[in-house]
Amino acid sequence: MSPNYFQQYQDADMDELADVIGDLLQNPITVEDADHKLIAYSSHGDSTDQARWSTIMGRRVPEKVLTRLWKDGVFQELLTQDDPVHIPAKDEVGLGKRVAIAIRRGNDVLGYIWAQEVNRPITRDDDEILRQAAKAAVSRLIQRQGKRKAEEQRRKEFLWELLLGNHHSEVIIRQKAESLQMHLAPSYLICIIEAAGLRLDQYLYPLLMRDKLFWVVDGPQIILLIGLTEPKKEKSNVLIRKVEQFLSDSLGKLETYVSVGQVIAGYGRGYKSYTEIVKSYQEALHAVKIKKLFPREIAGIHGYHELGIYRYLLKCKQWDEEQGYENERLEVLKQYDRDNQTAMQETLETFLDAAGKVNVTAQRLHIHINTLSYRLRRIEEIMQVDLENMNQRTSLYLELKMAKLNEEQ
Amino acid sequence: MSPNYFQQYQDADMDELADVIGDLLQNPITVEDADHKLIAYSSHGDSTDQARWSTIMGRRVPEKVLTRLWKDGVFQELLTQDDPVHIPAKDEVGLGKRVAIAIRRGNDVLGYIWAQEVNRPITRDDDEILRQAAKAAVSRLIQRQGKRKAEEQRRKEFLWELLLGNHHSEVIIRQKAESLQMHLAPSYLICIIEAAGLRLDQYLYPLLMRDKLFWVVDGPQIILLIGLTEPKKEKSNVLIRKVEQFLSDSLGKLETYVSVGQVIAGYGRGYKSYTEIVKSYQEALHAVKIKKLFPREIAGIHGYHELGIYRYLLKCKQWDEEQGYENERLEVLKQYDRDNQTAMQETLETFLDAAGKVNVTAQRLHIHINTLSYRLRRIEEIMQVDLENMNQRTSLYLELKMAKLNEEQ
DNA sequence: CTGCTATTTGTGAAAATCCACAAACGAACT
DNA sequence: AGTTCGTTTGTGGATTTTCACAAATAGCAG
Repeated sequence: MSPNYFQQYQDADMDELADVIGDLLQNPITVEDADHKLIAYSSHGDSTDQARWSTIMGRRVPEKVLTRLWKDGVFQELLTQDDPVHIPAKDEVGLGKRVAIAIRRGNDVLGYIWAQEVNRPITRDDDEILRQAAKAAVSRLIQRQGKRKAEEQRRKEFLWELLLGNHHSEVIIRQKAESLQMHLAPSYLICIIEAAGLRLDQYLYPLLMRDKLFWVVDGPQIILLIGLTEPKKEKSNVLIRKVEQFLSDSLGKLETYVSVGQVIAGYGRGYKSYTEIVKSYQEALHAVKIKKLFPREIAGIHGYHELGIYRYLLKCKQWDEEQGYENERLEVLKQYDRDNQTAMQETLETFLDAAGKVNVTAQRLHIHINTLSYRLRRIEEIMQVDLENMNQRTSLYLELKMAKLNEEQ
Repeated sequence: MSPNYFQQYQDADMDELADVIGDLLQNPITVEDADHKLIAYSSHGDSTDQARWSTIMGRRVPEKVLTRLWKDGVFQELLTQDDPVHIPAKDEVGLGKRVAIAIRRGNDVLGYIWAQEVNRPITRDDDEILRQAAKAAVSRLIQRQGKRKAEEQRRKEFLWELLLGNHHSEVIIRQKAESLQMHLAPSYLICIIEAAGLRLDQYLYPLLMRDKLFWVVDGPQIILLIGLTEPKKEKSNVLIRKVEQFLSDSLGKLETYVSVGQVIAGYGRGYKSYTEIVKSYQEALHAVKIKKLFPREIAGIHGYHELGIYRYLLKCKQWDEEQGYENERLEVLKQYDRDNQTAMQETLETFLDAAGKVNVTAQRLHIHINTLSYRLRRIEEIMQVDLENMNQRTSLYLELKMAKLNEEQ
């Protein structure tokens, strides 16, 4: 029966606890939370390695160290077992030999304790010390997590305020962000992912963490603030590429759980001023709305700036309704289809979607090219239009898509 | 020296005067105004012909009689000479033999006196009676014309009220129209013709009379209420055809005075309820506005319903401005043109106007077809667009036309 | 059943489009 | 002067489009 090493230190804070562990193991100790942010470290370790030094200075474990440890399966081990993991030195990332253990409550990992092996080797005999240390750290980390949750909550509330346009001063926004420890990227956009019946934040958690995004959940939607961390490039392309990459990752992941088409994503334009976040949000909402209305037409498109005519469609429709404008031409064609059980409207739409290429149209409709040609001639007669005229062709295209808004709902 | 036949009847009204003339010539007399509306007729003519009977019953000379008299050159004679014109019988239109004289002041013809030859022949000896009768009628017709002018004025004011949407009750509109002797057609539309520096009502007077239109003049514009007199056909086509015919006549006439393109015309949709006249007017105004902005694009088009995409263009533009949307793609192309002194934008516009037909485009631009193909490839690279994609092609088309709104003003 | 009409499919030839490649040209730069 | 680059024009051949005409099919009314 081993002694209870930490009984007498129940009132000690995390830093004192690190010192106690360090004394017991005679080696430098570092304590991190689940996100690898530095929580505490033993103070009288005289010698240390590059990795620990960087961690303490940056208040977080360096990215390249984390990447390496993930790659080598160290975290996988830590996440799945209660016992300490002995890690050989990885000189390429400045990491000396050390032992680590996860601080966990039930299945949740709250953080990690790292003991560097520099003054003396750490053997299996020391494992019990680390196990007890991890247990002793739990209550302190839960407290800390509570604080973080509250802070996270305040951040989300602030993001909602921004999304709803409650703030009008850039300066005040930046001040408040600073106070909430939110690092606002110099250029950003709002992206929305929607999937009915899925707790999106849970499924996407790893990706959200990876890209350090701010987000809020609104019913079936998750609303993401995506920014460029490096302000070097001015090109808006970079931001677009980042969000497309993120969507590619997320949708790929989500579509393993729900069928394709059940997941919808859209994003607004990129802005620099955070007073305009409400615009990017509205644009993202618009994009999502349109994607629901025209899933086939703009499959694979997520950006508001890529919507093309569909960006105007709802407005135009609305305007038509306001002034009681009806498209008699299209109505005539529909009536013809009903009367003769033909598919003129479908033919026209396919033809227009194919940008007037007859062979493409004929293929898509599975009809002979001359049948198509005949139908197009009939359509021109029935509707009294000239399909060679770009103005007429374009307005027909718009009207056709507008008409679909009525049909499909 | 012949006697002064009418000296003693200076206070007599027009009907009494007709009786006096009838007594002198021993024949039935009819007096009409310039528009062939019945003004007065002698009462104790016992026998008469079909034409006179119809004129009195209908309070206007029947159309077919007028047509025939125009065709036979009778009116041409009456309009150009002061003397009575002796007219042989025209049995096909129920017109017996008669003599007519114009009532004129200076060059203006105020009306006509008709003397039917039924009781006794009217000879050259009676000409002096008719000459004096015409002279005697002048003052009375001027008075009458004054009244008509006032009534005309009230009609125009009423039309303005309708155009501006001041009336909301169909019943009241019809009552007021009735009281103003305005026969409202069962279906109508508003047409506007505009030509700077031309008194349009003067130039178009014959046409306006021919079609019995109501109209008001507003600066350089004349606003016409065009209706279908025969309510038999329900087809809106008939109305459209009528206005197109009218415009063809009017513009043809006007363009002999001013250069083509200086005259602009547009018309709204057809309606049945006169509470909607304001809509037709607004649509006509919109059509005129668009025709000024895009003279080349919609040359030969006048109807609001034919505007196609141009109907939406201003709204879309306005919306873009409201939400601060800028077309970076197009701007990039323009910049390229400026930098390299190329004509990519023009090329793109011509290509789109030609609905993507390369040979048409190349011809219009006077370039080799391969040059065009090269330019299109470059445009796709520069703008990062896919011209084969109908959505992109259409939105480019819209954006291009919208951009022209900025450039040309 | 028999015309009648609208629709679909087939054939073939002329016209247009697309594509790859090459040559010529002019402006800018070294 | 020579080089480079973007642009224009030319050539030839495969592919697509367009058009006219004919034949087959299906639905419908007398």
